[in-house]
Amino acid sequence: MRLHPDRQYLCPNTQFPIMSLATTYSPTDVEAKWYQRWQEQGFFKASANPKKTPYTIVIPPPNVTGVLHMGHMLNNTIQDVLVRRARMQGKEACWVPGTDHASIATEAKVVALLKEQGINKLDIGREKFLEHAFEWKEKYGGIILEQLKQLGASCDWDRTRFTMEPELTQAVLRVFVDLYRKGLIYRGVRMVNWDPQGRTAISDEEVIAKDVQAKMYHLRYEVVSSQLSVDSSNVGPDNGQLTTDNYITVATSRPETIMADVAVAVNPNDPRFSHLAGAKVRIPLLGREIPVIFDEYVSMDFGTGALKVTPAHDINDYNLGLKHNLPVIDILNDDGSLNEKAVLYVGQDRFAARRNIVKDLEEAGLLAKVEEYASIVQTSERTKAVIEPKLSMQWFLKMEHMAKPALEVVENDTVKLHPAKFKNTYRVWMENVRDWCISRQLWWGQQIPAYYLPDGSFVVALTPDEALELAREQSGNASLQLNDLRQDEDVLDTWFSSWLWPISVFDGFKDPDNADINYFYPTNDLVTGPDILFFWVARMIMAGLEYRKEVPFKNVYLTGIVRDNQGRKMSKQLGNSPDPLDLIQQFGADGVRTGMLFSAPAGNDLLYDEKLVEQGRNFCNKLWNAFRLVKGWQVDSTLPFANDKPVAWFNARLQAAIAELDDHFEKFRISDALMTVYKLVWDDFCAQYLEMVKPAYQHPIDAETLRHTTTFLETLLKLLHPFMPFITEELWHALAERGPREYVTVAAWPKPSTVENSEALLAGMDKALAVVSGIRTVRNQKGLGPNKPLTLVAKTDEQTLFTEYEAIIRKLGSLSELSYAEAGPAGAVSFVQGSGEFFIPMEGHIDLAAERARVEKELEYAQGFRESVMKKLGNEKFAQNAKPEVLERERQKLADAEGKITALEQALKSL
RNA sequence: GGGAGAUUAGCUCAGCUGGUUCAGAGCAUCUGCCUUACAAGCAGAGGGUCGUAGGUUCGAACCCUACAUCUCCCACCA
Repeated sequence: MRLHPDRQYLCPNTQFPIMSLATTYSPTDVEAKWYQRWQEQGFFKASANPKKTPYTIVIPPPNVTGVLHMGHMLNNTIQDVLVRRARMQGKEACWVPGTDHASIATEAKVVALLKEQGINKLDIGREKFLEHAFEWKEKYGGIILEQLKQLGASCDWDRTRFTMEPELTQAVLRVFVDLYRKGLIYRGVRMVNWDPQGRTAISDEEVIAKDVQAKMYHLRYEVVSSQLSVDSSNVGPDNGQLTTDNYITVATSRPETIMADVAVAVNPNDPRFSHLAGAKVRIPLLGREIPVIFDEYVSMDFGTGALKVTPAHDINDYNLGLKHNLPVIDILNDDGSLNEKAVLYVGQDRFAARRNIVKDLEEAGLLAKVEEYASIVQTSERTKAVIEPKLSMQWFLKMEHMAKPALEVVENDTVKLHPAKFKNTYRVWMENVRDWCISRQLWWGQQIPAYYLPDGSFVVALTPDEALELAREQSGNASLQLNDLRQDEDVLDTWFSSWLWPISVFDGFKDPDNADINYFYPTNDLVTGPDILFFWVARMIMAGLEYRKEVPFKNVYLTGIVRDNQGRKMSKQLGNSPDPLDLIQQFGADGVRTGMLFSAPAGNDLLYDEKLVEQGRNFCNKLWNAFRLVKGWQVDSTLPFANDKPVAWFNARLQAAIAELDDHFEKFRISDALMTVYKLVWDDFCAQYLEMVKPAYQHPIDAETLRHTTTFLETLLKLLHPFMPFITEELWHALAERGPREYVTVAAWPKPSTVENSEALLAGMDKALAVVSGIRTVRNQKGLGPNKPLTLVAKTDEQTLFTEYEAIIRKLGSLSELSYAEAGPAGAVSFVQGSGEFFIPMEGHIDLAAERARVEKELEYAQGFRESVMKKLGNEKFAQNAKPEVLERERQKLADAEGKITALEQALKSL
């Protein structure tokens, strides 16, 4: 802060005690204090209250592994703004917090931690591993929620849930059993996405395609037998090389999989290969013989036209294999290394094997060519490992049945997406969704409630006892014991628990008719990122419709990604992500919250810049100083009410702004809502209103003005509260005349009231302020100080109007005199506002030529403007086609322009 | 490869049904200022061929057509 050396910043005068407050707002103590009190008061607690309208948000449960990052800051600030406003609107506002067990992410973390201690997951076994995992969760799992409190998040902490707690696990199991019995869950061998690092299957949605520069290897397979002998006349000259020396060349990007080859496929219409009917070829290096098959699936114009068929390691090859009844040879272990079936390179990792086989092929002369080739690889969203298509036994949920209604409710706006453009994305996904692979070969998660009988068949049941009963029934063997049953080793996908979140947090599965679920469900708004639109949002809609026959929420607000100011994603590697807690420390939670919201339209990425939170902090400071001013005023109750006009005007502005604010909220334009209050506070209240009513230094104010001003400030605090809860609560109480008062946290949200003559007031003040602005411009141009008393002579046909605002113009313009005249005095600088002309006598020394040039320029512009309007009005077709009100407006514009031109011409004459 | 969206001031974005305040806001920039609430501030100013080229219309940032560029989503050609 820059301080003036001669100025007293702390005023010892006890007559104005508040002035001893620092000129800047200091958030740290204030925030801790109020958060604690809010909790003591139980403001965030919500319960089914039939007298109130419920308003519910369930938090997107952060991973237990997570620590607060900028994305959470944005996301949770928005939720808190919505919840706090709803609470003030008198709704029963319920924000349910919690965490997600994040199956694969957490397991990976715990595995890594154990590894550091020299412990292998497989050595200690499932039970012991889970002990470690829970220990870890107890230690770190709650950190992120504690951090949210510092942001001011007004969650009902008593309702904190965890997706893997016993109750929620029960919900998951119930749903699994139910869907299984409905025939929607099935078990089967399918080609799935296998993550060799996590050693588990993952769903299609957890796979990320990455562009890579890959290589295409052309391998030579020796033709060992053919019904037709190789006849060179059958082979075109160009294509000769494909089978030269009795070889067929096959293109592949994965040479290490040749040991799993079961055929080479060519297109039956391809003349280059027609002689190979019934032929066999030898796998390079390995020497195993495989047939040549013909299928139109093979493109003649891609690669060499010949395709190696490897059913175990490629979905297309798998389908081809099914069609041609080919065997499946899986040469990969779960961790991506080669197994004995590969015969060669056994034990090597797939990528090492690739390097080695390429070398060996080359040495053997079986590598015809290597091409650079732009391709994509599928990677695991969580571990980043390259995915292997793998044939394995997994559990699946049929999606078609659920996708249909879930699409419909978004199409017909029962669930509204904000911004609406995501509707398209959503539709495409819903129309193309495939069955959901829900089993994971992990331990951290809900174990699948399927129990295998000794004969290999299985039953699905909520509890082991129930399973035993079913098993006895199913097998007809009444002597079966629990020991004879073996529960499925796999756990369920994390999202198989999160999709139940809006229901399960209210115990809607355990007790589907309980008071909470009936009251709080469906929830109102969901705030989350578009990256989990399918993972989570779509599936919650499905679960909601399936289990409550009702959508889980009415609005989905999709935030953007927080990036750095160069547009890069924030990441640990780049080190471009600020620590949110440091930011809160430095700028205050309110400053950070508003900073985040300043630039965050729904669905757009937010380019984070520290300038934003600085702006937020500065806004807090502005508000703080407005408070200091008002609080410092002394009242003289003998003084008459001197500010009728400013009070009436600001009230009109305020009511208009409240209506505008509500409109922005309706449309989920949160940053626009913030900007509306920001400008209302900074521009209208501080820059204009307070300057109008502010008494001269150490002069008292009249009681009426103070009363109105205090009320205004209180209303502003209410409007600001959802955005900046801490400072508003602090000032709200500091503003209280005597004793404790109710909290602004639970104050009633202002309703816009209609103000009589509102439009006239607003328009009149605009004109007055334009004149003030004109005066200040002259001051600036002429290098006059802001307080040097000036004289203003006004020549206007709206004298009555200006008389009403005269006191304001005098005060804000620092005028010693304001008079009206028919003509301007000589030796004055003038400016034109509307059709009025305003003169400021300059005591002689003004530059006439410069003045003349300035006015002439303005005149020229006005004349040009008049020309264009006249031209438009003179156009017959315009006159015929334009709507009457448009015509009327054009005429008005013309009249205004003419008034201005006259005024300017007068001004020129008087110079 | 398929689809969706975007392109407006230095930056981030508004701009509804073509005509009001149609070219706006915040930030940044420039100039002046210690003026007794606030220099984390005050006052004022400058800044844009609305991606390009055509078209429709009396009239286009807005509608149509091409092109360019960017972003996102989806995708089983080895």
